[in-house]
Amino acid sequence: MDIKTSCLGVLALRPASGYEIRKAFEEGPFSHFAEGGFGSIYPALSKLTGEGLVTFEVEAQEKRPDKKIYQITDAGRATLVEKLCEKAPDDDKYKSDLLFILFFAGQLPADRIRNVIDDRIAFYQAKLDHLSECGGAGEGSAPDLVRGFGVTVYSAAMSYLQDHRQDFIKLADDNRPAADAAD
Amino acid sequence: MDIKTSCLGVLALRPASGYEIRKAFEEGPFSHFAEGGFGSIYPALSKLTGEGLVTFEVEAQEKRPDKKIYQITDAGRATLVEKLCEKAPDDDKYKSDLLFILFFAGQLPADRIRNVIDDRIAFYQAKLDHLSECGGAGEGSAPDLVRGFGVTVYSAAMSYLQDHRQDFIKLADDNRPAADAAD
DNA sequence: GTCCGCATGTAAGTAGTTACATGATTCA
DNA sequence: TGAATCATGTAACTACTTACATGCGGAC
Repeated sequence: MDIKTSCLGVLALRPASGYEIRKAFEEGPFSHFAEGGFGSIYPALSKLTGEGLVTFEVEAQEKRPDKKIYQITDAGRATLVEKLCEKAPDDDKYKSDLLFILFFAGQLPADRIRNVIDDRIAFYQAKLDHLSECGGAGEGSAPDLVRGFGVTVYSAAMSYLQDHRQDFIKLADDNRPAADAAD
Repeated sequence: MDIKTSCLGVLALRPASGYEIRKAFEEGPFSHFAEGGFGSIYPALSKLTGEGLVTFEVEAQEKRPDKKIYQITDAGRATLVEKLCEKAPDDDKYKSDLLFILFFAGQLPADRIRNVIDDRIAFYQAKLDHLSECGGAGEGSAPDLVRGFGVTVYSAAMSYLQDHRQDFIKLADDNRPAADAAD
């Protein structure tokens, strides 16, 4: 999703500063489907302000730069709904680098294969831990159902990697018979 | 994966023209983890040629533009392996637009929710059909194992959507009690 | 007779990322 | 003393995407 819509999405839940929006992308429920650094968030908020989709109030702080608390406007909410109705959700290609790398397992060192698989398993585990922690929106709520999707998909992916870890490693370049190395 | 590496990947399997590389991104086994249009493929091939990672031979054709058949060089193969060893495969965030949309199911019309879910189920089904067709690389081969990953993940995602389709639809904006509409 | 497949490429535009710039506070 | 958190923002760069430009042949 584009950065402006992602910001509107966070602000639809509660007012926030640019800094807090970024935290939401990293830690909150949005971390599973949105991202963006300061370099894109701040310009996005400027544009949204110019378009009247958000407003902000400055909260003075003594020992830090003043904090701008952004709030979504009615026009902003309407725009968010519009975007979510118009946009064709064409992504989700699992066009993952991991699969690209594993496709060439036979040409790569076993250590590399082991590392990418183990790192990914750890990544899935961390995601699953995070998903089980950040419940609390209520059974059957949209956030809860979306969370369930994440759990289902990450679990399936993790199990597959665990089950086939050894198969991939066996394929790796340095496991091929000596005939090959002596070539 | 960046476009240059993706092209090298296709060429590592067989020589091909720019046009054929694009077909590989759309239809072949690469369609599950690589993509790119002509606007990125042709410039990438020029750069790769300049770097000595690929060479090409011109195959004259009478009634069409001459075809350039690109072939990977030894340096190209080495570079591919290097890239696949260096690059941190950090993607796979399931940062999908679908989940973003479903997260806001309560604010959107039921028709929209129904459509995105049904479209996505059809998409998964098409992917699964395609994956089962394009077997043939041999049991336990890298392409086969990668294919298995795709089947596992797509199946899990599809089942989840099928099982929770009604739950999402029930949450939708126009299913809320009249009290809300009369507000 | 119009759209699709084959076949190559360029130019302009978009949407981001990365690095820079600044600076106090708090924790190890 | 050095890193992490809080806090905002700009400028340069990268890497694609989209639209344009050209043109024949065959299928429907």
